[in-house]
Amino acid sequence: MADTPHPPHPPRPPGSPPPTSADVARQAGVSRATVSYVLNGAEGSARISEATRARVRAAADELGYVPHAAARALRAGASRMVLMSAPHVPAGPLYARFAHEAQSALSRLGYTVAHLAAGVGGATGDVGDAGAAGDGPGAPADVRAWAELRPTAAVALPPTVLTPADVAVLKQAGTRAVITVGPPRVAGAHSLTMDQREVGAAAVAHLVERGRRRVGVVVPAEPGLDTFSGPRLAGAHAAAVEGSGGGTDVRLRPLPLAFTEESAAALAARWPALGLDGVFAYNDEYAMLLMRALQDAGVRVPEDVAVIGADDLMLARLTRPRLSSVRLDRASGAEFAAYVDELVRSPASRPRRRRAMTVTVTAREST
Amino acid sequence: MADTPHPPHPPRPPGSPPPTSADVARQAGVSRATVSYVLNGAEGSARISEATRARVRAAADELGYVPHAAARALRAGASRMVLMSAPHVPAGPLYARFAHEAQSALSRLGYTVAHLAAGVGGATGDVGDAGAAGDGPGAPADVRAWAELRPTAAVALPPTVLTPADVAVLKQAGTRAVITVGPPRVAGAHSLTMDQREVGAAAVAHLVERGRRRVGVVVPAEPGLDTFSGPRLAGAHAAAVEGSGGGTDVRLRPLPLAFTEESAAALAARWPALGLDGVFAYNDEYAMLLMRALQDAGVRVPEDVAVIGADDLMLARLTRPRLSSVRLDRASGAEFAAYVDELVRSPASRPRRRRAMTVTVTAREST
DNA sequence: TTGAAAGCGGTACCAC
DNA sequence: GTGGTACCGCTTTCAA
Repeated sequence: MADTPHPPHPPRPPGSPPPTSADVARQAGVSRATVSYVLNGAEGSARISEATRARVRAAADELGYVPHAAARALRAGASRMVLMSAPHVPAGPLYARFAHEAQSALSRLGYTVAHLAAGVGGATGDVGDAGAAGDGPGAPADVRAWAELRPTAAVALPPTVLTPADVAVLKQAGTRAVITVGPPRVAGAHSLTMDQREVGAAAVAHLVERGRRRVGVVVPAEPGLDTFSGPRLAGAHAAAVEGSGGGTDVRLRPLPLAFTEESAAALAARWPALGLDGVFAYNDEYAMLLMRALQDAGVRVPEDVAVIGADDLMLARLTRPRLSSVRLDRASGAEFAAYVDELVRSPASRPRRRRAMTVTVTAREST
Repeated sequence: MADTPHPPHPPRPPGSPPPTSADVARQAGVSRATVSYVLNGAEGSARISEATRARVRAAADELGYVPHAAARALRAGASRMVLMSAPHVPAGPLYARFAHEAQSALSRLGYTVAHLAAGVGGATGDVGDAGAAGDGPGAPADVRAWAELRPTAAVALPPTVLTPADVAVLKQAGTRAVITVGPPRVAGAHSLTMDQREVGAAAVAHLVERGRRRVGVVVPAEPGLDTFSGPRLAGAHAAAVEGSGGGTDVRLRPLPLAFTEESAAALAARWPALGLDGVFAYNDEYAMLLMRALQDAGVRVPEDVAVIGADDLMLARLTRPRLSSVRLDRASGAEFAAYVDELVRSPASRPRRRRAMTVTVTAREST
C-alpha cells in the first residue's frame, strides 16, 4: 500500500541468530568498543570521528541490531527495571489509570516498567485453581522470579502482599527500593499506605450523619477481595463506635453478597427482616447490584434505606437515584514515579510510609 | 509476632552485592560447576553425591542465593519470557480476565510473563502527550525495548498495534512467536483475529431485525478507542447494507459522543431532530450513559428508540430497561497459552490467523 | 582516534 | 563424582 520509508530490514535467514555488536563492528570495519561508544553516545569517553560514527550507525541499522538487555544488565550490574505486580482480579478504572500514569512517568525517567504476575507458587499452598476468580486471597508474590530479574525497584500493588521474608529476598538480590502499596505494613519495605479502613469509616460516618443507625455492610463473597473488604468492614466498625453515644447506638451488620443477581435478590428478599436503614455496599458495583434488587423487592432508596458505594464510578452516577459514593483519590502516578525514583537514588533512607490516598464522600441521591 | 520458620536470611550488610554461584561454591567448598548441577537438578549430566548436594543447598539457602536471570539468559541464548503489551486505556473485565488466564496458563507452561507498556516513542510521531487519556490512537509499541529483552514470544494486545517493521525487528531479535490480538492483520505475525466489525454488524442486524431502520452508531470521542470504534462502525455499515432492500433502506448515522454526562445530554437534546429509532452505542458503558440521558430528555426506550451496547457487562443488566448487548466471547486464556506455546516450539510454521472471538447478541428489554 | 582485553554470572562440555 | 574452563554479548579501562 503506502511505500515503506525504510524497507523493514533485509529479510535475513529466519534461523540466524540475532546480530551482535561484534557483527556491527565487523560490518563497519571497526572494533566492538567503537560500536559501543557510538551507539551509547558516551560523551565522556572518546571522540569518534563523524565518518566512523556514520559507518557504525549505518551498519547497525542495516543489520537491524538491537542490543541485548541481559548482557548489558549483566555487565552493568543493574538493570533500571521496575517490577510491579499485575492485578489478578479485574482491576477498576482507578487502578488502571494509576498504573498507566506511573508506568509512563517512570519510563520518562528512564526505567523499564514491567508488570509481573504474582505467581501461583508461594507460601500459601492453594493447590489447583478451581475458582475462576483469582489465585486466592491476598496472593503471595513469587518473589524468586522477581529477584532473578534483579530489578532496580519492586512495587507490590494490592492485592499482592509481600512478607518480610519476600522483602529480604528482593533486597538481597540488589533491589534498591521495595515498595508496597496498600494496607499492610511490611517490615523493611517502603510503603504507600492506602488504608482501606478509611473507606469504610467514611461511608458509615456519612450514613450516620444522614441519621441512619442500623447499617448493613456488604462483604463480597468473591475470593481475592478480602484484602479490601476486611479493612473496609473494620473501618466501618470503627465509625460505628465513633458515631454511637448520645443515646442511640449505631448497629452494624455484615452482609455477605456474591456478585450475581440471584445473590442480590436473595438478600433483598430477607431485607425487611434485617431492619436496616442504611447500607455501605463495599463498592459502586455491588451497590448498583444491590440497589436494583432492593428496588425490585419494593424497598425504596433512599427513603427506606440509604445506599452508598465506593470508587465513584462514572456508571454509578447514572442510576436512579444517583448513587452516593466514597471517592478515593490516589496519589497521581507521576508523584508515585518520583517517589520510586527518589528511593532508587538513595536506598539508604529508612523505610517510610506515605499516604497514597485521600478519601471523600460524594453525596448524591441515594443517601 | 508469629515465629518465622526461616529467619529470613542472616541480615547481610545491605551494601554488599547479591551472592553469586561462586559465593555458594566457596561456602560449600565445591566448584561453581557443581553448584550449577545441584541447583538445576540436571540429571543427565552428572551424579553428585547426596552429601554434596545437601551442602550446596544449605549454602545457597543460607546465603539467600538467587540466580541471575540475565546471566542465565545470556548463556542460554533464550529467555523463556513472554512479553505482552499492557493496556493503556482502562481495560474492561473481559480483557482483564483473559489476560490473567493467559498469564497463569503460560506460567504453568514454564514461561515468565511480563506486561510491558507499549512505550510512547514509535512510528507515529505524536509529540508530547497533552491529553491525559492515552498515548494516542492505536499506540505504537516501543518494540526496541521489547526486542532488547529477547523475549521468546511477544504478544500485542489491543489497542497496541504492530507494524510489519516492528514484527521484523522482533523476529530479528530472536523472538520465536510474534502474535497480534485484534483487528489488523500484520505481515509476518501470527494473529488472533478479533474482528470488531462483527460486533457492529451483529448489533445493527439485531436492530434491523427488531424493525428499526434509522440507526445511530455512537462513536466515542475519546482517543485510543479508534482501534475499536472504527471497525465497529464499518461493520455496522456492512450490516445496514445487508439489511437494506425489500423496499425499505436502513439508514446509518454516526454519533460522536464523549464519555461525560454533558456530552450525552447534548446528544439527547437534539435527539428528536435526528429521527432515529435505534442506536448501537459502541459498548455498554456508552449505552448506559446515553440511555440515561435519553430518558431524562423524555425519550422512551425501547418504544421510541431501541438501544444496544456491547460487552455484556454485568452492570448493564441492571439498568431499566435492562440493556441488550453484543456479547464477545474470547478464546480462553488457556487456549491462547497453548497456542503461544505451540508457536514457540515450532516457529517455522507459516503465520496463521485464528478466530479469537465469537459474537452473540443478548437481547434484553432495551431493544 | 581507535583497539585489545578483562570481566559481569551461569552453564555445560570434557577431563580427571 | 567433581573441577577446570570456554563461552554468551556488552561495557570500559588502558594502551597504542
